Amino acid sequence: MSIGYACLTIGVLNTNLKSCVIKNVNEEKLLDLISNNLNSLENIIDYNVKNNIQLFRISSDLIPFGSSPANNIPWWNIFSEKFEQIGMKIQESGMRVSMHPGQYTVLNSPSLDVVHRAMEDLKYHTKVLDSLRVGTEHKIVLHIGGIYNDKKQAIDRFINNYNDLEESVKQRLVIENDDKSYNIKDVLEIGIKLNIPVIFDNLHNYINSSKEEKNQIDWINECKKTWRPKDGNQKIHYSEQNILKKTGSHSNSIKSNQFINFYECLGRNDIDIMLEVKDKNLSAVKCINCTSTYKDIKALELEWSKYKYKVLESSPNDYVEIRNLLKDKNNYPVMEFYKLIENAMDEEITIGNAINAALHIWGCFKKIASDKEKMSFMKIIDEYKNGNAAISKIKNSLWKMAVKYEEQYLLNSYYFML
DNA sequence: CACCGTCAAGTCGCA
DNA sequence: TGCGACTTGACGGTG
Repeated sequence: MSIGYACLTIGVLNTNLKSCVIKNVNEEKLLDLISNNLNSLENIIDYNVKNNIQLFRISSDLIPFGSSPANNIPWWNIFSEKFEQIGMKIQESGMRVSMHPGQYTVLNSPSLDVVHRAMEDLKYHTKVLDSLRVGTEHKIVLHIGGIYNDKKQAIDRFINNYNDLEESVKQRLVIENDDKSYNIKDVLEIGIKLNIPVIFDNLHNYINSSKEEKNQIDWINECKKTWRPKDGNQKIHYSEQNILKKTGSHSNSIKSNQFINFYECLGRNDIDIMLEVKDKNLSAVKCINCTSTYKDIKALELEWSKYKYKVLESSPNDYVEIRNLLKDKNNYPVMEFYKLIENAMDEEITIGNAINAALHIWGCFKKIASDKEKMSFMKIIDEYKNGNAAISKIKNSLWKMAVKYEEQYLLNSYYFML
């Protein structure tokens, strides 16, 4: 069982993906962007290895305009060494990667032009994974597409166009149920017909369920049959609804108790779970810790070192409770720990608590800061107190201090990222 | 340096 | 027939 996250990281330095608008594209610009993005990808992979995250979705934005005529540089040649180096790290660590073209890659469109571009886009995604030299268990996930007033015909177009794809693309392509057009029953029928694997997405299934009354575990077990040995373990997508936003919006963080409930219902380990959630790697680490058989409180202490100032800012009560919870070093109170973190994160941040946390962090610099820095910081605090500055101004100021004085503990803190 | 409109994509609902 | 909403993070121009 591997648990992973998609595309971006929170709180990991030098992992940002750059892009540009299409009118500004030129060769020099593209080389610069791609070089930056491959470095970022390598840093993400390094982070994943270090944190025992074995599943990761590579962003389609890795190569800007990767499937567009706007980008005609042979990036796979120019950067072949870099790709191979990253690919080695992926394989040596046993990580599994994937890619997922967006909602605008539509293979079953009635427009030949749209289909052509979808095929080009799938080729691009294949080229990225091939350049990494990773095997066919590293997949490209696609939705079926639109309906166009005739679902049966639309499905036939998908099947025909799939058959026209290059073999290297077919080897990696898997299909997923979506939130409005093709439910899991539809996608399973297509997957069985084409003999390709099907990804079950729990939130899409909840929003757009099949008329056939089947619980999600039964659907997951049905999907398992479509995964052949060369495809690797079955993969599913797991996400939770953000109750403050419209139907289908992903939650900020995975709720540990909901996830564990789902995980226990699965009742098996031969399955990989891709989390789709705003806080990305944070939820991945959380779910990995919640399901770990290696129960060492050190894992929670490491987590606490990153969360603590954010928790202090959100809820001083939960802060104290967590400190007490972690006192017994022979225990592994993982569910209680994350429950308290989640409680804290749901709290509204008050001005008093925000200042308290900021001053607490300021304590790290009390002895080393110059008089000028002290004056400047206290002035910002006053401005914030009087409603003349945003909290971000305080945080930016503290962040700059952390960078300047190389306070590694603070540089890793989610206080600055969440 | 903070802020916010724009971008890039295809589909679908609505006038 | 054509236009706006939908979605997302980053760009890029403005103040």
